[in-house]
Amino acid sequence: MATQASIFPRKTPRQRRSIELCETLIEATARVLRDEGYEAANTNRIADVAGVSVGSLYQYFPGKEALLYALLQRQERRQLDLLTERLAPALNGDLEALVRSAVQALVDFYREDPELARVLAEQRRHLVGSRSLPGSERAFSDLIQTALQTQSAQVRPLDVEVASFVIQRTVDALTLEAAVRRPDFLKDGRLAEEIVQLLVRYIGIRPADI
Amino acid sequence: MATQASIFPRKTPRQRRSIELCETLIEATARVLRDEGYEAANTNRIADVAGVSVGSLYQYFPGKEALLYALLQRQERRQLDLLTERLAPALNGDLEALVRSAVQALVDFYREDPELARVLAEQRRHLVGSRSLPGSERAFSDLIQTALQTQSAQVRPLDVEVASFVIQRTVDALTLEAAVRRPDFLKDGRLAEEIVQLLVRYIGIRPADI
DNA sequence: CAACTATACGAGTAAAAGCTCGCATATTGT
DNA sequence: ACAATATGCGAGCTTTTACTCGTATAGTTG
Repeated sequence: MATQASIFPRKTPRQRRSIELCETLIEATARVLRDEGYEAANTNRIADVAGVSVGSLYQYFPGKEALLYALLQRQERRQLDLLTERLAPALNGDLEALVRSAVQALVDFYREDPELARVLAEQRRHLVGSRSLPGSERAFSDLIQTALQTQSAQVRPLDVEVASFVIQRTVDALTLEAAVRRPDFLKDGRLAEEIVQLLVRYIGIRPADI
Repeated sequence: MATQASIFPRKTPRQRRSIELCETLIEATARVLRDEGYEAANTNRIADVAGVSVGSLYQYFPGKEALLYALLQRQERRQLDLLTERLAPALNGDLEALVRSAVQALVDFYREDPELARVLAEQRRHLVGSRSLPGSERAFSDLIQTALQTQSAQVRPLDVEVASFVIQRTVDALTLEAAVRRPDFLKDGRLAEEIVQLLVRYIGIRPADI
């Protein structure tokens, strides 16, 4: 059980079938994580579920961690894409509408597959660990900062570095946690609206009193 | 590697030395997690670090998960104790001071051993999973609700169920994440103050404009 | 102190998981 | 068509890990 700890692919597939094989493996990793949990996610099982030989798996991935890492990257890319897409049309509206779009985008994202999101969140820090920073987090921060700039008239003065940390971690933690533990709060939209209020009051120049 | 999944202690130690042995084991679990990471935390290694035989370990704990669970309980009890202690003197002050005490308590708690806190946070959901709810989370919620009641004059009308979820998850996620990833934000107090503002503006009847 | 019970030990076993390697098949380039 | 290269396979070897059990020591009780 000598463990080879690299996170990065061993070689990149060139032909179409090997590209598909890699995708199948990543998809199988997601399936196993979602349906059978982290403990079950070993290379033998993943290869089996993918309908692929372990040998083939090791041809491209040096071990389990590399698969998880690839899956995590896929997930974060999708998340960022969705957010970017949903934010675009809201950039001309007011601050509250903008924030609402962002919150709703994340709610939708996590509701789509909460179980997978949960397991990946568990592993995220572990995988990223002390290694290089995750690029998507930077991109996320930039997106927030850009969005805030389009609304600068409605935004109070903020230390952008700290504020974008606060905003990013708050939305992400609340939406994920809710999707996993309190789906009822998301179904009727109570929580989503509450998160919007939390953020607007934090960011906005004149929070709407009740 | 037949795995025995129970979370609960196998038997309770009666004599002084066996009680100490159990504590030593839990402490060793913490040490291994902190210094060598989750992967290294197997029963053999933990027993070794504790300077105790594996046989003795299995006398009291049915497996690794039971040790993690015991450690998690210890951690949550300490966290709750600290929070309760710090909140007591602030109950007569104003809302902002109260929130500040709470935030600072958690910041201090996580700064004490961020690495351990990180690994345990990773494992928390996994351990609690679909099993019985963690009592400390309920207690945490109650504490928030009680504290808010003492300040009711300064608190806007809130759906207490949703609001206590939001407050609890927000403070916890932000302080933990900061302790792990942005210790610099905590050192100069910038972030702590920002979290206080976030919450006061959310909870308070008249957020202080800047 | 004698009988009994609790505690401790750690070598050893079985199962699980990681990983390789020799061989077979497919694809590509000439 | 023929080489050259890339891909795919899975039996099986190795290492790690969970866990037991026979034996020895410490503590308790009458």
